[in-house]
Order: sequence, then structure tokens, then C-alpha cells
Amino acid sequence: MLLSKSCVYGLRAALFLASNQDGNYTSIREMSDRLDISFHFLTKILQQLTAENLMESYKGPNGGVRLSKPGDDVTLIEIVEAIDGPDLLTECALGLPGCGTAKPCPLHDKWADTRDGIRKMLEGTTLVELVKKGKAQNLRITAEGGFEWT
Amino acid sequence: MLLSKSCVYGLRAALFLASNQDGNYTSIREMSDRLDISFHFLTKILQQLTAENLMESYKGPNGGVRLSKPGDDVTLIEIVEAIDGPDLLTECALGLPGCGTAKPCPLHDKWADTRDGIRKMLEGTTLVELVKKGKAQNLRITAEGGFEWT
DNA sequence: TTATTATAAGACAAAAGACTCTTAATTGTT
DNA sequence: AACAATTAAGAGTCTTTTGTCTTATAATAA
Repeated sequence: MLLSKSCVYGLRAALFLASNQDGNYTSIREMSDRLDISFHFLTKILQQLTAENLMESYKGPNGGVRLSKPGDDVTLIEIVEAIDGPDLLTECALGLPGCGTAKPCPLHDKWADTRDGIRKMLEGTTLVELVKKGKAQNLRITAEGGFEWT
Repeated sequence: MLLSKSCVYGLRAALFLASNQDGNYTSIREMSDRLDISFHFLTKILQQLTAENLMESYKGPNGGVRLSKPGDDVTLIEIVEAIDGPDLLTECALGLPGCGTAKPCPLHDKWADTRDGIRKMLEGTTLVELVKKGKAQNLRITAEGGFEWT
């Protein structure tokens, strides 16, 4: 897997929140039900995103989580790096520490280009952009049916 | 990590073999020493590559492993898919089964392009190409010194 | 045939990732 | 004040990956 499972779940949850942007908090229970992700596991992932200030949480009745900025200001790279770590797209393909232009491995140049391609795509894609596309074309963000765009 | 550790070790071992192409077998012990990879772990990885017919092995004195075809006919994608699985570069970014042009997720189009970029790079790069570059510019394929191109 | 040099294969252990459960802490409602 | 709803936090489990160790099996050479 290129992205960890936590990261994939985080992306799906972020899309869910971006589709519901009325300023209210969405309960993790509802998200876990609709997205078919284990409640406790999703909670941990959202705690990570909250710790990175990508989301805000609120306890008690009517509590939950929400994006801490508008969904069209959130790009996928922010979610991915918050969960899989900021080094995911800077690491050497041969696993050599300190591999870079100064001290490269034979694959460095090509790999750096490839990584940049991934990064550019993630940097250039916002949550709202995907939500709009998903709504317009009625695309899924869960394996089976349970989810409908609102 | 985008590529598993096994995969990274497999790539380094394949480069090592491609740099030594005299038709002889190279013992795994020598490779593990020079590349600074655990002998037993490297053995397992090479067994996978042998099972996929990318390498040939020979037991007994003067035994070892060698590439089963010339190193300029071996592209990186062959090593990566043999170890990390043929689906690594076809999987959905949101983890949805069956995601494809027929039943896409909102990220499918962009992700497919990104994945293809990785694939094209791996398909378009041969072992010998990297070996030549490594020799010409004296680039490393291990973390610290122990390795010299022959 | 025996000793030596190798890979093959499988059991085992440790670490990391994925997931579950329980108990706090916080907030709103009655 | 008591209760219910909800996230926070941490311990604990299961699985996969990573890594080690031991025992077979094959080949060569003497």
C-alpha cells in the first residue's frame, strides 16, 4: 500500500466533513457509521488530525469534529503528511539516509521527479474540489452503498 | 514508506548483481556483507525474486544467485511488483475495492495519473542504466562506505 | 564417501501497524 | 445536581512486516 490505512481513512473522513460544511460539529459515531470505519480507530485518526490543527473537536452533546478551515483551503497533502508523516514524500527509494542532490543514489533524480509528481497532485487537490465532483457525478467514498452525499 | 523495506533491499541487491554481470553466481553472504543487509532476511527476499524467475540460484560451493536475464532487460517495475505485489500501483487512493473508470471514487482520475507516473518511471528504468550512472558518478547504494562498484 | 560450501525452508521473535475496549474528562439537558 | 452524549487517552489484542535462528537439501571437491 502506498498510503497507510490510517491515511486512507483520514482522507475519507476529511471528505465527509468537507461535504457537510455548515459550521456544526459532526459526531465521530455518525462518521464511523456512514463511512463504515471502526469508531475507536477513526477516533484516533481524527485525534491526530486535531493535534495537527487540521480539525477542531468539541466534547459533549452535539459535539464532534469539524474542519478548522474551509474545505477549499484544505489540500490532500495536509491530511497525508499529518498522518503518514512529513517525510513520506522526501524519502530515498533505496532507503539511504541523507540521499539528496548533494549525495544522491543512482535512482535519486528519477525518484525525486516521481515523488514530486505525487506531491504536486496532493498539493493541487482540495477537499471541496473532490466533494463537488463526487456530488455532481454521484461517486462513492465507501466500499458499499451506505453513504450518500448530502 | 512508499516502498516496503523488502522491496528497497531487493532493488539494492538487484543493482549489485547487475554491476557484476560475468555470468557467475554471487553468494548471498557476500551481498549481505557488502550491502549491509541481514543475511537471512536478504535470502528470503532473493528467494521471492527467484520464485518469480527474475533470478536464478545455485547451491553448493561457488553457488549463489544471478540475474536470469541481462541487467539492461530488467526494469525496476519487475522487482517492485515481484516483492510488493502486482496491485501496488493499481490500488485506489481511498481504498475502495473495484475503483476504476467504470466505478470511480472522486480522486480516481488524478490518482490514476499519479500512479501511472510512478509506473512509467519504474518501467522505463533498467538496472544497467542505474549501474552505469552509479559507476560514472561514483554514487552509493549503501548507507555508509562499505560498498564500491567493481 | 566424507567434508565443505552454499541456498531452501520453516520456526521463531521483535516491532510496527491496525484495530478493540475500558475508563476518564467535558459539555449540554433535565 | 444528576444524567446523557460525546471526545480523550491509554491499555490491550491481533496481524503483518521485519528480522533471527536452526535444520534440511544440494553441489563440489578431495
